[in-house]
This record gives sequence, C-alpha cells and structure tokens, in this order.
Amino acid sequence: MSEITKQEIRNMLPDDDVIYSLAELFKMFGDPTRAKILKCLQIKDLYVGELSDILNMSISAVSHQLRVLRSAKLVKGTKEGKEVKYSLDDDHVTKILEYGLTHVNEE
Amino acid sequence: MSEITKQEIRNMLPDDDVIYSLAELFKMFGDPTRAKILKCLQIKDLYVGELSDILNMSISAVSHQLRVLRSAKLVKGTKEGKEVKYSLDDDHVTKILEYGLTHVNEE
DNA sequence: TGAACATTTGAAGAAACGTTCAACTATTGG
DNA sequence: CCAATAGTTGAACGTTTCTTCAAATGTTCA
Repeated sequence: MSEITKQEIRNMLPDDDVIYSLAELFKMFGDPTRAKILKCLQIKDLYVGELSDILNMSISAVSHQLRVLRSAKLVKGTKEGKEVKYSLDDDHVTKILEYGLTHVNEE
Repeated sequence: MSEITKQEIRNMLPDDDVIYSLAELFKMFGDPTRAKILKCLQIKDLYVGELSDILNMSISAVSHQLRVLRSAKLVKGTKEGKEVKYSLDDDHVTKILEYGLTHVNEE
C-alpha cells in the first residue's frame, strides 16, 4: 500500500535548471545536421571545409552549427593556420549517440 | 599512415533515414516539458490531470505533448473510464535520460 | 437523457530554429 | 603589401515548435 503523492513526485523530479540543461543537451542531438557533424567528428577530427564537403552543406551552415555545438561544449575548435580543426569535446557524446542509435535500430 | 578519405567517412555515417530517426528521438528529450513528463512517468504511471497538476501546466499543453511522445512511441495511454493513464512505452527512455543526467551533473 | 468531468483536437499567435547570402576577419604565400 | 583562402558573423527568410483558448469528444452516473 505504498502511496506516492503528487507532491512527492514533484520532489523527486530534478531541479528545473537541471531539466533545462538536460533538454538543452538533447536538443543538440535533435537536429540531423548536428547529429551528422557529431558522427563525423567521432570518426576523425576535421576542418570546417572538410565537414562541409562530407556533408554536402555550405560552409556557413556548418559553421553556424559548430558554433551551437561549441556553446554546448560538445565540440571544440583549434586554430591551425588559417584552418580550424574541430574535435569532440565530451566523452558522453559517443555514449549518448550510441544509446540513441541502439534504440533507433531496434524497431 | 592510415589515411581516411572524405568518401570513406561519408560511407561510415549512418544512412540518412537513420540519422533522421535519431534526431527525431533526441528531439523528444529536447524540450523541458517533455523531459519532465518522461521523468514523472518514470516514477509512476499517471493520468493526464495528475501530470497537469504535478507540472503546473494546462491540461491541454500536457495533452499536446503526450500526443507527440505517443507518436514517437515513447509513452502509451490506456483508457480507464473517463481518464487516460499514461506510462512509458520504451525501455531505452530511462537509460537515455540517465546518460543525459549523468552528463549534465558532471560539469 | 443530460450534467459533470477528463481528455483531445484545431486554430492562432509568439518565439525559436536552420539555412542562405553577403560582409567581415584572419592567415598565408607570392 | 595584395590576393587568395578559411572561417565567422549578422540579418533575413521561411519553417517548425509550443502554448493558449475554445470547441468537440467520450464516459459516467444521477
């Protein structure tokens, strides 16, 4: 007869700011372009131009998304001469993507 | 000296439809309201009205988001008299949320 | 049957998003 | 120093998203 009240459920939820961060994180994976970029960087560190070639997208579009991913601390860019090499900046990225793919492939 | 070409990277990426499904999945977790709903349902199966109370949101808003989650096959609703009880419809949900939370909490 | 209740639905409006284009900054090599 | 190359940035745009409100549906019970 273990009853759980609404108030108790409310208390068990993560704080609002945690929920917001969580949603922000998942939002990063919630766009096909960003998902592809992350997948690419999982394979190999790449320059912006290379990503643009591989994904067949404009440099500008790729750059805009890289900025978003950078601000979420999921990737980082390192200047090398006039080019910028991007790499994953987070260990969880791979794990999270993997779980997602497992789910998607198990239908 | 193992070189990886752009073409090879392209070939290593998941198919576009997989990437799209993946993004669709993560999009579900990418909204605070939906994240909260999923968190609640992780604790206990709940009626729409209960969710609306717990989250302090209009019934309509909750119902709209439940429809989205339902169409993504992450929750399911079962009619019980005039109420509808919602529950998680997917084993991965908990794992994915957990990984996300781990990430968010490890800053 | 009809009033009350629980939920769904559709339209509307505001805000957020993603791409494009053009302009800009930064770096290198001639 | 100038031109060429790599990348970033901001504004504009069309699209999608989320909430609200009002109306509709479905269910129970008096």
